[in-house]
Amino acid sequence: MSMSLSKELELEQPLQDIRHETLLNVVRTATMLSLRGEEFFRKYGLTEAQFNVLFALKYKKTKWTQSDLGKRLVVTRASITSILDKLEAKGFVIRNSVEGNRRIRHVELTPEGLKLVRKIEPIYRRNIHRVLSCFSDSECKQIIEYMEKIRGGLKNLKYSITQ
Amino acid sequence: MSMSLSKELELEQPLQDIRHETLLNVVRTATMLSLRGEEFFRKYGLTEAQFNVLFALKYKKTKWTQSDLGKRLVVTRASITSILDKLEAKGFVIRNSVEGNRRIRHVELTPEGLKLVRKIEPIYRRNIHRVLSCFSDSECKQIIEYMEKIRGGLKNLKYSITQ
DNA sequence: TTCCAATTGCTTGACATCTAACAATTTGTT
DNA sequence: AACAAATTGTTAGATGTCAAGCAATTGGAA
Repeated sequence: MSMSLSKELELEQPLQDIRHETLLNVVRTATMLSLRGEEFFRKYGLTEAQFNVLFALKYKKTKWTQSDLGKRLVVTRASITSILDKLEAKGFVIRNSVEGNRRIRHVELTPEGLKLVRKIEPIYRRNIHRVLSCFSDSECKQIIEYMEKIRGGLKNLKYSITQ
Repeated sequence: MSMSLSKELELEQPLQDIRHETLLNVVRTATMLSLRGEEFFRKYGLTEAQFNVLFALKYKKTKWTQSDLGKRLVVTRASITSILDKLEAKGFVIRNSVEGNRRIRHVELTPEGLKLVRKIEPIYRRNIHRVLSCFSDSECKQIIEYMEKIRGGLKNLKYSITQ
């Protein structure tokens, strides 16, 4: 039983609160993106989260700790531990201990890990471009800006009485 | 150990593929929204998914089957079954059998369910408006449009060679 | 009408994330 | 210097979703 993503129920639900509808749309879209992502990466024996780690490691400029990875990918440290356990078992990453700070580990791609990312990446990119084919670069930039603004807005909640 | 959402790691990662970055931003934002949502709804003994069901039921115009709910919320039928089991056990919804079609069940709010939504809704809305306080109505509409367009783009994958 | 395909809701099993608590370590304050 | 507070990575336990498969039912095509 697999989700029929193509059929989206047209609702007669009134657009009675545009802000609510906005957030719902963002979440709904991300859900669909993730479902498709999982489906895609499964072909390579990876979860989306695992690929995201590999991909992030490929393009990072500095050394990253597990904690850094978690912040980047919006995932708890506990999850990062679990994801890395799997990737390490498959030989795609290594955790290096760091002299000068015995708490942290720097995470790096192994040659095998790099090879895998290089194999998946072009296909992944092609798919992504297909999904966003009807967007111009400036529209993409605008979406990114909007998303950053929403995440910024989330911080408003932090300092408010939410009940 | 809870996610520190306020700190977002600034990356020196080059914006080397704006479309990839776009999708990443949508997913990342939705993740944060969901985390905050769960945190909020837990105060009322609900998960976000459970609230979404109650909320959708409040504003629907026609009778909905479980399958309809799943399509609306982008959740599999298996998950809807599980969510409804919990809501039904708490007395917030009922599944009515439908004469003329013995396969489907129509899902409805109970008075208690309605009462709960009514209690949570204003606080929820206030929070949402706080998050999106820096957006105008037309910006919200634009975001919705963008999200719909992305979901539309996902259909392009369906008919393409993804491997 | 008949029979095959699709739909609906459910169950099961796998899996990924989260929260909470922990030990080890580092940082900061007095 | 000493002690409290914060950070890091891990483990354990709970929970929620998904994929796959099932039985019952419905719908459509021959």
